[in-house]
Amino acid sequence: MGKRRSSPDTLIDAHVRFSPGQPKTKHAKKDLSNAKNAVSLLRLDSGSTPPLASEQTDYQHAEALKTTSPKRTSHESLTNTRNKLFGGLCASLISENISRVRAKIIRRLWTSNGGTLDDTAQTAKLILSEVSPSRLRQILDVQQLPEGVQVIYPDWVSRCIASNALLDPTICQVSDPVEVDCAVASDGTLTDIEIGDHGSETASDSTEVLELERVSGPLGSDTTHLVTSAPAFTENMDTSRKAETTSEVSADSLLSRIIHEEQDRTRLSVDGANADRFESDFDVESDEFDGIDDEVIEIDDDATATKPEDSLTKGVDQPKIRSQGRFLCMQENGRKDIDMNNKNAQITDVLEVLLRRSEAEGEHFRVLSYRRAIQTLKRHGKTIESGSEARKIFGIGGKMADIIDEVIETGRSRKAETVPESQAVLALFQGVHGCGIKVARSWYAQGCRTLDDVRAKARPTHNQLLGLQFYDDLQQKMPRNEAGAIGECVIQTCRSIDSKSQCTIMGSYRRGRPMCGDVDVIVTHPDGRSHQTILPALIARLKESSSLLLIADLHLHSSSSGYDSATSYMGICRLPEGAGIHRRLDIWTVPWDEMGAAFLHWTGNDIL
DNA sequence: CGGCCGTACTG
DNA sequence: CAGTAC
DNA sequence: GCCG
Repeated sequence: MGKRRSSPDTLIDAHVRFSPGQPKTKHAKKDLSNAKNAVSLLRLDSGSTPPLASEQTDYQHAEALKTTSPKRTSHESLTNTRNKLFGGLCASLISENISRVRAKIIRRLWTSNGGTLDDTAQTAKLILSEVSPSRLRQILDVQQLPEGVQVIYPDWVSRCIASNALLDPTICQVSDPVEVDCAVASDGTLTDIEIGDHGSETASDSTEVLELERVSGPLGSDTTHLVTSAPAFTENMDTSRKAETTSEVSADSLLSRIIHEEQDRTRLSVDGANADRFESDFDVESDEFDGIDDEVIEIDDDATATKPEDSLTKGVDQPKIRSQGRFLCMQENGRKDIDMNNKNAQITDVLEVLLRRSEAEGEHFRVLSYRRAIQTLKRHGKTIESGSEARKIFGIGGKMADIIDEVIETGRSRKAETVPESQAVLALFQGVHGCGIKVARSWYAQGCRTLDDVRAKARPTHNQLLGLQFYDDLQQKMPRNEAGAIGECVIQTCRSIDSKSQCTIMGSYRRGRPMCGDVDVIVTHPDGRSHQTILPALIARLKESSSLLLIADLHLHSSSSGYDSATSYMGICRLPEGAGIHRRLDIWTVPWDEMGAAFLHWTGNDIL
């Protein structure tokens, strides 16, 4: 069934979009938001794959455009401007199924490239629309569209801009949908979600090929459609065992394939041995989720998304440069490599001082800004020579530009030289699990300056007590094999309860990091409901287990009010043998049909 | 000037 | 409810 | 902190 095929990108998108429709699950939203980041990561990385989400494409071109227009000094821009791309063309944008923001962008793209708009669609020869021709006729209230009018997807516009040419509109022609939607045929089987393996042919994917496929059916092209039909899909998965299995399996294997491919490509250091040892489908396992702060640093620069030969990005000076493109993890030696190639160490060192201060002060967003700026500067292949030069980089604003100027001129920054006396102590305190900025300040205010002071004078909560008790241990990262061993204990124990349950170690372990801050295991179950009840049993059995010692519970997340469906566990554990250092262990339960999103989420973007 | 992920737990 | 962690 |  399903002659329909979708490119990996589409699938991921689809998968992620499915989750929000998913029931009650409290984590759904969280999953989504984070997954979204990861998605963009995955998508953009695969340099060869053209961007499919038209919205994103539009954004990117909008960016590019914005930056091109003010300065048309280069010859290219000049010529561009002369014979504007869409000069003399009149189009009509049908806003149904298009978000306001996106519509605005499309209009801007269109008009700033010489096109004119006629929203009455009376005179327009081109109709930009995300809705089917039949629906379009409804909207326009006509029996028949006038002769010679083309109905095309709006992303034709951005595609044209990307290739700086008027592409044949028929490649983006809107065809009447096969009214089955992506949901389910009457026999209850899935029609559209056949992921199939046409991966091979897309290996060399020319934009055109993919594009044609994309436009050819409702799933790939009409994302809005997708969203609306998602609930039906998931619902059906619950009832149709067969469907749920096939679709999930294919989805999972696709994801894992992508991830594996990525690892191959990037020579991520997943130590060889283990990967095969764990038999779960995905296992490259991982551990933590060190915070969103280390999030992806905007890898979506135009260069990656558009084809290299695109003249659009070439030779045009862009006021705000994003970053160099590609994944950090693609950097052969990861973090070290970046540090070694840091051409702006003098600057980033100073900014790091300021970062530390903001961290200690609990200035969350400022920390975020510094991190972004530092990372961008580190990866900026060129030595920055002035604040104003740095200012052009996305993420670096006036304040930092000033600092950079000062650093360049004087070699130092006065701002970075005054460090509050309290800083070190506040940072120390906040290393205690359960102690944030507020508690840290209060302890400080009570006269505490050391952890012993806290133990003696303050009245820590349960979690904070544990945090104090295991402070030194929890500060340390563990080698990934230890994380793997701990995770494996959890997995085995979980299987001993229900052999069909599926566990995966996520986080930095899964990302292949050599050192992991904690162990993060997600548990799911193909029956779509056992995951809700398995956790208490799992914890109980782990507590009896001698292969992994659960030392303390930070929290046995029992799903909000009443319900006994625990969704997560956070605790402190240690392996019986070995150094006996205590480690943080998190276990999450995830509905089977959200695994795709969960994978994206918990594998995360914590790259550094 | 407001937003910067959003949610669910503890106390 | 604020604070914290993820 | 930065961005819009």
